[in-house]
Amino acid sequence: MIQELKAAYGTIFEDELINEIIQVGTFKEVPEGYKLMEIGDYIRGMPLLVSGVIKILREDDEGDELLLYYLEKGNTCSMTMACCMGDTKSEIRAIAETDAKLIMVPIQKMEEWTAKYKSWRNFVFSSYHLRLNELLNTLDSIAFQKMDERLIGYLKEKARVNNDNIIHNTHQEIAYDLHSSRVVISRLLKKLEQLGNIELHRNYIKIIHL
Amino acid sequence: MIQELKAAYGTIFEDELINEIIQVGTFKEVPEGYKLMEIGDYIRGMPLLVSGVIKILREDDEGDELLLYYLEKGNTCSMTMACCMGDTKSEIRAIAETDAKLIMVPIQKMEEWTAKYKSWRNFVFSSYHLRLNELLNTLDSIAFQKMDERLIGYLKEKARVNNDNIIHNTHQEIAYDLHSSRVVISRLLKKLEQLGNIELHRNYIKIIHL
DNA sequence: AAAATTGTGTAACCTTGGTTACTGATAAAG
DNA sequence: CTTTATCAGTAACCAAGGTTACACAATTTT
Repeated sequence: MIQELKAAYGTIFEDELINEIIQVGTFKEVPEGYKLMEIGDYIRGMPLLVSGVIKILREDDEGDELLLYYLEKGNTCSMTMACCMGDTKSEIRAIAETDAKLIMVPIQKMEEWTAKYKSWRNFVFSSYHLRLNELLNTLDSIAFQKMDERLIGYLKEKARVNNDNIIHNTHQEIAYDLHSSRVVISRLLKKLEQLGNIELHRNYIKIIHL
Repeated sequence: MIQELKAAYGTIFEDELINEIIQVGTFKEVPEGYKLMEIGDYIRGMPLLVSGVIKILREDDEGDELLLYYLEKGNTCSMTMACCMGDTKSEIRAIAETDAKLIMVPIQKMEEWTAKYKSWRNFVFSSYHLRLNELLNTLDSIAFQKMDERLIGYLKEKARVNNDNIIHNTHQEIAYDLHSSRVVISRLLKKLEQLGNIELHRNYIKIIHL
């Protein structure tokens, strides 16, 4: 754990802060698909992602989903921070996109470290900054892009975070993430295949070039 | 200025911090419609809104607009903070929705006050929290609601922030805010009028009940 | 091996919302 | 007072994407 924490956060946190994290943090290892947080949950700790990818989803009252963004190594969830501070419920769902390792920090420490460590303040602010921008990008894509463009963006981003040109998902799963329907996604994917951009297979999609 | 600052922020900031703000802040009074910030601008100061309402817009490369949310008394713009910290350009446009008074604080003070004043930290965090949630709401409405529901929400929110049941806008202006077209908005407004929810007039709309 | 389940392809159809085009009404400018 | 610009109403049309329905192939279960 100490190795991995230092590898992921050693360059941005002072040694003293790293030591504090080791003292009070609990290590957590979760498999792909593990639900880390559900809408309406109260949040007990703040997660520092050490390895793997977490996907953050929004859901409306009818159960319709929408992928907001991915968290990667060295990231944390601003939503969580926001919830910790405000002592409110989670607005989002978090699912491990890959196997992931993280360190949970008790929320009481947040306030304390914010006063004490400059590097922690910078980390917290830059996390907010990142998340705000990710949200804006998501919003842009929904507001201004058509479904075919969104689909291409989705495949690219998914290939990037997983570092894999093969997308291991069914059309139905993609449709959920994009808040669309299976038939529409199949239709658009077929078009991309005919253009030679991807290859379609059962349960996976191979990206040729996008 | 001192009176108004205390009225808007006296309960959340320590006296000492209020005094610092008075020392370094510059007072600014702007008329309705004044453009406070443009996409791509570098940000020189952080605005503390004392009175009035500011609307925050997003725009894509083709110039299509979208209303994100309103800032009200006692709010600040998290985007601005984010930009200050990251020394990046503004991602949004800010327009005075009503005549507004604000105090501009030099960005260098942000870092300093964050270490020094607990109330300032809380303010900054809760601002981020608020903005993140506003953005989520905007995103929800675009992703999950149909145009008629979005229009109703728009009228309600506009009436609320302006504290006025008469919406002083043309259909075209509403269409810009919702990233739709004038014809569509006229169509939906007419439906609402036929249901007895609103009264349509040239240049304004009277809300009966929504 | 047979049956059931899951994933994909495709056609036909529908709804929402965007576009174009034209109208008349109101208000501002000359 | 006349001309011009702005605003709103409406019809006809179109495209994107959502829905339903069904066929078939791959896979898993029995």
